Amino acid sequence: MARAAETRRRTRIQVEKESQILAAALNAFAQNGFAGTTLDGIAAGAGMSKPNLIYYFDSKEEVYRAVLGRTLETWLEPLIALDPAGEPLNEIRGYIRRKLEMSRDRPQESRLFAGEILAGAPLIRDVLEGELKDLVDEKVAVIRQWVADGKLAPHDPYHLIFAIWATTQHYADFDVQVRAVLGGSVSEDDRYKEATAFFDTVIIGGLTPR
Amino acid sequence: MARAAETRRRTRIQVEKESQILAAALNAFAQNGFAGTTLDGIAAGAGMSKPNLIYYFDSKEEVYRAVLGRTLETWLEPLIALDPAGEPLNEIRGYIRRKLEMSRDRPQESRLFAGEILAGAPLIRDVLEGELKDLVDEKVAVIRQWVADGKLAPHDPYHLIFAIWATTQHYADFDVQVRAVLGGSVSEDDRYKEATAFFDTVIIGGLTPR
DNA sequence: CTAGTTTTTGACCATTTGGTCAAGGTCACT
DNA sequence: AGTGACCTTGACCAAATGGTCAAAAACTAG
Repeated sequence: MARAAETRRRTRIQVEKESQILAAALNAFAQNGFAGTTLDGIAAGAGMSKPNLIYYFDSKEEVYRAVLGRTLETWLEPLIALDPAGEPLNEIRGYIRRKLEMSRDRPQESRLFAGEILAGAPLIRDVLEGELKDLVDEKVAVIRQWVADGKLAPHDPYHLIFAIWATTQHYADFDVQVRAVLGGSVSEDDRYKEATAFFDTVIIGGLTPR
Repeated sequence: MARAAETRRRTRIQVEKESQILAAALNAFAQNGFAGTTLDGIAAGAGMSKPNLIYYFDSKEEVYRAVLGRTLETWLEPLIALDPAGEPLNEIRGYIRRKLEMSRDRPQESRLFAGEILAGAPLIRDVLEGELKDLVDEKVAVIRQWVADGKLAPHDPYHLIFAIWATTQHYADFDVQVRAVLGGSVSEDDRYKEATAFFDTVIIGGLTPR
């Protein structure tokens, strides 16, 4: 059987080709969504024939699962890194910064994720309700404590986290719109600097106890 | 020729059927994206045969264009209603409220729009760069004046508007995720109340001059 | 070098899907 | 009721697409 990632050790070629496929697939799925992406398209992007692609992954859905799974891993990191022992406003600021960097440096992953959620998260519903929810619950408790200690202005941490997700990912997911509105004059670098400054003023400002 | 919306006056049946089609198409496109939606699916949703659908709209893309165009109209209203003569913090608060209500009451439209942008806005690039940009530029000038008058804390209004779009639409576009994280316990009504309260604290708080 | 394994692909197939067409049914107006 | 325009659809078509298969090419271990 052609199952590549099985018990047997992976060959050099397998490692290389699978990596090429996942890279091409990420671009394709992020740009066109699951339904809008063709195996031929991914194969072309990966520089191989469609049967060759299907030799490494049994089906289109399996390619999608693989690239989505890989994305999910890195997706949780920024929130995990929120340190309960740190200085509250600094931790929030750091979290926003990390999320914003991710939008800037890995926009395709962001769009892939957005597409999956928009479609109703058919493949990762359980991750959202399990791993993600648990992680968020944990961090919400931390933030609640910070609020109780008077280190942050009173607010609902769930919605703070939603707001951080929404605003930071917006720059990747709605990139076209952001560019259109800002016009060609603003460079990507400036955009992210402005965004950082904005969050520092408004979000952090809004969270600062008075 | 079958062109329905031409010079000739539209018949009663045309009005009815086109409305049914657009409603079904909105659901289909919002749920499955352009590529993931089939004419048969829309036709079934509208309670008619595929050839009958194609009698009213010449192609799948034209159906999509129609439903997207209709959505765009209502999409700009909340920002248009931002009143330069109003009290700044109140105007911002009102804008947030209107956008949030739209997310709650017209989530399908929000998702349709999100899908189009995510895909690179192939059909509405020009609207974004034209109508939308002009409107935003105009309101940004208003907000800048408010800042200059010391009525709002200094900030970049472009990013304020992005933040408002992102956070409010998040509740429609990423609904599945929001639900998953909050768990079944929180009703839709409560969710929107909490969100409103959050924005009042953090965004409005962050914009209040000190 | 050789044998066995892994990798690669052209040709092919079944299904789905956007769209056509001709024929029949329905509606509105006189 | 009659007639012309409007509406509806079953049957059909061509293209696109997910996936198969057998046979050839390339690689690896001994």
